[in-house]
Amino acid sequence: MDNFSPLFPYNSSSPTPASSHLSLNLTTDYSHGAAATAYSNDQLDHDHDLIGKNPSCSSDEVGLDHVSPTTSELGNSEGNDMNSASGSGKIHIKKGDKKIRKPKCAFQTRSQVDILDDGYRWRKYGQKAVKNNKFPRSYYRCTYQGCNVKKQVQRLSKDEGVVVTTYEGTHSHPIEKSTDNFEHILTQMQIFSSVS
DNA sequence: CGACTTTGACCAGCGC
DNA sequence: GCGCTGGTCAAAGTCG
Repeated sequence: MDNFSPLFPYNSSSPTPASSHLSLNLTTDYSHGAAATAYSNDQLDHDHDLIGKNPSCSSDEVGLDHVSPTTSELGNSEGNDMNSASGSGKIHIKKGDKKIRKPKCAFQTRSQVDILDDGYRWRKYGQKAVKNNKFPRSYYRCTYQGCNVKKQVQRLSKDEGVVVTTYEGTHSHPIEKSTDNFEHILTQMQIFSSVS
């Protein structure tokens, strides 16, 4: 297996946004030649400029803790995206509502494969061609019931060996399948986090 | 047969 | 206002 599992938000019980302990400056190599770099929300707004910037993951945007879904959305929040539609309409962010962004955390990994096995189960719900990139961006959602975590996976056209994985949201459940490699990565990333 | 992927369409935000 | 782009939906197809 030539996969690499970067860090991702997991909120078991701590009120602290999971990504808060991701404020790391990480560039390291792993057992399969994968290297990871974390990016902040601000940098995520400029995907084309991801490479080469000083990485740090943050939750400076309004986090899950502050998301205030409408009453109807509260009623069926399990397994559904907060912006998802019920019925025929497609609901995105409503007009007049302030744009609420979940904390995002992106990792640049050097890997042969696009799909990084981070131990969670993901369902692909979309794929889009991205401007200035010959590779499409894939959209995944955590399949665990009640977990709204999403991730985007995109390979850089500049460097085909680099995969940028963007995590959005916080896992509300434990990892489904852990791997020694992944735990090793986690340990390293936490070390980096404490140092930087 | 359930879980998952593919893919075209739809919608909102943003820049010009 | 219009067109471009990103993000999402959902039906159809695929796979184990």
